[in-house]
Amino acid sequence: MQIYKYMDIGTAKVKPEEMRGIPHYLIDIVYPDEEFTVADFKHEAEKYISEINNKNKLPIVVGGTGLYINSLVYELKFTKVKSNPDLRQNLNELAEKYGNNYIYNKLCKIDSISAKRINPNDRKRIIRALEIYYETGKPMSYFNNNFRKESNKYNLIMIGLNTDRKLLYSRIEKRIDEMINRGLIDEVKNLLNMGYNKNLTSMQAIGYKEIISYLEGEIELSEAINILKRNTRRFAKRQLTWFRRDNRIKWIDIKDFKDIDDIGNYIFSYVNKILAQD
RNA sequence: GCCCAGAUAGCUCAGUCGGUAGAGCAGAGGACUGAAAAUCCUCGUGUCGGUGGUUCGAUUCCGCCUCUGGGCA
Repeated sequence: MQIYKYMDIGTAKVKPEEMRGIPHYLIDIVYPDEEFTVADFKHEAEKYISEINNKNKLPIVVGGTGLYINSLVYELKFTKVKSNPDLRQNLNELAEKYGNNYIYNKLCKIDSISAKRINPNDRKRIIRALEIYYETGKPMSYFNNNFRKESNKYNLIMIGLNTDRKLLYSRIEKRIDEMINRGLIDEVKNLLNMGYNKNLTSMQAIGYKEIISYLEGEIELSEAINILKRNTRRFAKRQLTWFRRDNRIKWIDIKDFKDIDDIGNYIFSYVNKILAQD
């Protein structure tokens, strides 16, 4: 979500003074109504990684979006099939009218392997699988069977930050309170005034959709903040689901460190130790 | 001080004509192939406030006690 311009507070975007002179990439690269997908991310990120490597510098990939990180660290080769908004809308309308099962049955007929994998209620994934079939004439399962294979393209050092649930959740709540204090509501108002509507992918981000509900009078501010905190807690839990299964990750507990610099120093020495071994 | 109504899952509450109980929310776990901060799946044992009585058996009926609302003094 930090790829989007104008969305600073709600995405906890790194501030220029926090960058400390280190070049950051893929921040503020698109407007909130532009499409940007995981395939774009993979392409851009790999481009910058090799540029940085060529300068003999160490690239650091930072973030918590499971699919996006995995697009770099697993053999995730995307098809050439881009999103087709008209087709998606059609299928959405069919599902709305006749139920998810209607489009799920279509998928069963043309691609039983993918249908087995996808839950009949997971409309987005059903639609994507159908999209690939309609655009290529081949079922989704024909492409990329081996997406769980760990990539050997890079020499990776993977580090995960976590702590016990209670502390994690209290920090999440503090983070949200700070966003509100820093002016999240005005940031959302400005985006709406600029014409970015609530249906955009960017406006569905945590922190934006909840404040929009408040601004549209659907809920009280205190309720919006509670829902925003809850959604952030749930997101953090989902991030753990993504990364817990990757045994390449070295986990550290933030409780064991004084502050962010302490963590940075630890990671720096850890990386150096591994590089020295190689 | 007296009267009434409550006390059941972390929260809000339902229920058991006496056979140890279930919803919503919160929470936990999982999935993820170009929307991913999106989307989807699974998961409910708790001294039924305490204590005595009646009973084969009490969270349920009765007595007393404690606490919380509301009313009357």
